Amino acid sequence: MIKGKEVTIYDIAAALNISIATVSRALNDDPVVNKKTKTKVFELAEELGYRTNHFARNLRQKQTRTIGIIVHELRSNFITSVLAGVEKITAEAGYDLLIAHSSENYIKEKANAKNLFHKRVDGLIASLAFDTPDLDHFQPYIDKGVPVMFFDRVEQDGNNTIVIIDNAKCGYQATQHLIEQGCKRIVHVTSSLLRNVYSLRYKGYQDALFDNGIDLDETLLIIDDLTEQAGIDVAMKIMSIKPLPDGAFITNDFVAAVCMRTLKEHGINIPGDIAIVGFNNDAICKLIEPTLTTINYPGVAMGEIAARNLINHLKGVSNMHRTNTIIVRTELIVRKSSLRKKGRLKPHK
Amino acid sequence: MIKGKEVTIYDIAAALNISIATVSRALNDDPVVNKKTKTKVFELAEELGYRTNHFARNLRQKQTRTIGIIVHELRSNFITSVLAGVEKITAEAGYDLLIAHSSENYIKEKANAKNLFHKRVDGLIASLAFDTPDLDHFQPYIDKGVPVMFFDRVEQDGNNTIVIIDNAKCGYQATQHLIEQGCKRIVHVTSSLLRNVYSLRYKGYQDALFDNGIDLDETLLIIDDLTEQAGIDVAMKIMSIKPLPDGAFITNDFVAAVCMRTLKEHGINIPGDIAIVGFNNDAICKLIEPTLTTINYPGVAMGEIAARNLINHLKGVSNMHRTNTIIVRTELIVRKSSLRKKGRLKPHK
DNA sequence: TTAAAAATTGTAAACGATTACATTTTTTTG
DNA sequence: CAAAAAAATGTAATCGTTTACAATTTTTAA
Repeated sequence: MIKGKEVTIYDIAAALNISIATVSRALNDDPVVNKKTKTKVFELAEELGYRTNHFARNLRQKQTRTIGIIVHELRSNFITSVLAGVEKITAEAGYDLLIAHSSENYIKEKANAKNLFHKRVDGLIASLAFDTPDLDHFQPYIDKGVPVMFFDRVEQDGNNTIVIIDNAKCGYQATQHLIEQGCKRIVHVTSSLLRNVYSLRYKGYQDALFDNGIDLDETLLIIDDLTEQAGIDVAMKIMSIKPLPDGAFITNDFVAAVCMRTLKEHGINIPGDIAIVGFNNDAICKLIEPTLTTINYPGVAMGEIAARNLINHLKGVSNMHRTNTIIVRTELIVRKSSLRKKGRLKPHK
Repeated sequence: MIKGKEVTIYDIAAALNISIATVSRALNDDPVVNKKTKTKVFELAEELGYRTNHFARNLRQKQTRTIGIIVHELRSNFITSVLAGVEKITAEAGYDLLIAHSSENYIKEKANAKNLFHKRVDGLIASLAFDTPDLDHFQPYIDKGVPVMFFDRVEQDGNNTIVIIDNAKCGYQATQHLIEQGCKRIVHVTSSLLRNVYSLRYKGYQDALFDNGIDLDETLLIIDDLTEQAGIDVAMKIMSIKPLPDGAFITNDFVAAVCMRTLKEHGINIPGDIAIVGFNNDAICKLIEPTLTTINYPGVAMGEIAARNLINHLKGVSNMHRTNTIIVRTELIVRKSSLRKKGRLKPHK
C-alpha cells in the first residue's frame, strides 16, 4: 500500500488486464464473473489495499446506507440502551448510523432533522424533545418517501410508525401498586405533560385512583425537568404538603433517587412515611437505600425493534406503513421503597 | 418540492438560464459571483427543495468530513460524557460523527477500525478495549496519513497523540487519602492491568504505600471486570481476607457501589470498618449511602479536547503531531465513604 | 464439426458536484 | 471613446463507481 495514492478499480483492472466492469462485478461478488477472475481480483485488491469509494458508489446508486437517529438526550441510561440496540441491528445490516441529539430542545431538534435530511439518510429514527409541538420538521422526509420511525417520545397522530411502551398501563400499575400498599394520598411527579410519555402515565395514575375510589387532588401533581436540582425541589415541595402524602409515583428513577435522599435527610422514612415508585429501572435502583420499586423499560429491545423494522422496510422485506404501532412489554419491579405490607408481594431480586 | 425526483444544480441552472458552474459557486457563497445571481440561486434552491449531494461533492473533493470514534463501551457514563463533548465540537465544525463500539472486545475493535478506515473517515478518535495488545490495526491510518487521537485507554508508546488523565497521580491521591484517614491495609480493586489506566492507578497506589512506609501486600490486589456480579464477588473476597482490610480503593464507581451494598448487607460498616474510594464521579456517588469518595473524571472535557485537536489538525490550524500528550485535570472528591477523621478534610458537597 | 446456448467480459453512459482555464460582460481610466 | 482592468460567467474535465447493452469466448448438443 502506497501512502497518499488511493487504489481504484482502474488500477486493479490495469494490473490484471481486464475491464473495470469485471473488477467491479468481482468485488461485488456478482455470480456472473468467473471464479478464477474473482479470486485474482480479490487477492490483488487485498494486496494493494483497495477500499471501495463509497461516494462514487452511493452517487451512482442513489442511496446512502446510512440511518439517522435523533435522540432527546445522549447522557441517559435509557437512550444509551436504545442506541446500543439500534447500533447492533444497523451494523449487522451494513448501515451506518448518524447520531444527533437535541438536548431536549425543539430548535435543535429541527436543525438536526434538517441536517440529517440534507445528509440524505435512507431512514430516520427519532425521539422527540420536551417541547416539540408538532411534526412539521419531519414533513420533508414524508414528502421524499424517507421512512421515519419514532420511539418512546412520540406524537400519536396515527400517521407515523411508532415504537412505544404502554405508558398509561405503566402509570396505572405503579399507582395501583401504591394503593395496594395502603397509600391514599399519592403524589405524582412527572415532566412536561405535552409529551405522550408523561401525559399517559398521568392518565394511568388518574384511572387507578378513580378505580379505587380515590379523588384526584391536583395539588398532588408536580411537574419538573429531569435534573438533580429538580429532585431536591420536588422533595421540598412534597414535605410542604399538609398532611404529608403517603406515596409518590415519580416518572424518572434519577429524580426519584435524589428526591428520596432529600426526604431521608429530613427524617422521612421510606416506605414507612412515603412509599415510592420510580420509572426506568436504571442501575441506581438496586444501589440506593431502600432499593427502588420501578417500571422496567426495555431500552435495548426498543432500539432493536425500531431499527429492525426500519431496515426491513428499506430492504422491501416488509412494509412499515402497515404496522403502525409497536408496543413493547414492560413490568413493574417491586423493591423495598414501596413495600409496606410484607408478604403480599415478594420483592423482586 | 416534487416527491421522488431530486433537484440538482442542473435544474437550478436550467431554470435560471445560467451555467451549473455559477450555480455551484453561488451555493458555496463564492465571492466571485454576482450578488443578485446569488440571491436568485439561493431562493430557487430553497423553493425547489434542493439539497447538495454530498457524495458528488466528496467524490470530487476527496474528503468525507466525517470523524470516526471507537469506544470500548457505549453504556457508560464516562463514555457518554466524552461522546457529548466530541459531538459538540464536531457538529460545530460541520463534521459528521460515526460511532463504533467494541464492547471491550479486541476482535470487534479491529473490525471497527477496519470498517471506519474503509469508510474513509478524515480522522479517528479511539479508546482501547480491555484486551487490546497492540496498535497494529491502526497502522493503515498512519500509513495513509489519517490522524488518530487516542483518549483515556491508550498505549503509551510515545508515537500517538493522546488525551489522558494522570492515572498514577489519581491512584496516589486516592491511596494517600485513605492512609491519612488511618487505613493501613488497603485493598486495591481494579481491572485488567494490561490497560494503562489500571496499571498506572496501581502504580500510584503502590507509590503511596511506599512513601508511607506500608509494605505492599499482593493478596490485597483484586482484578475484576466491571459488571455487577464483579462488585458482589469483590465484596465476598474482601470479607474473606483475614484480618479484614480497613480501606479499599476501587477503580470504578459502579463496582464500588455494588461492593459497598454487599459489604453493608453483611454488616460491615463504611467507613468505620472499611473506608472506600471509587473512581469516575458518576451520579450514583451522591445517591448511595454513605456517599462515595471518588476521583472526578472530566469526560466532556476530554471529548472536547480530543475533537478540537483533531479538527484543528485537519484544518491545518495546528499540527497534532507536535503535541503528543494532553493531560486533563482531575480531582479527589471526598465524601462520607472514606471520612473517618471528622474535620480533617471537609466533605465535598 | 458446427450452430445454438451459456458464460464471461467489455464499452460507455450515467451519477452530481467542483474547479482550472477560457470567455464574455461590465466598469474604470486616460 | 477606446483600451485596459475587473467582474462575472461558461466550458469541460474530473472524481470512482455501477450497469444496460453489446461483444466475445466457452460449452453444449446434434
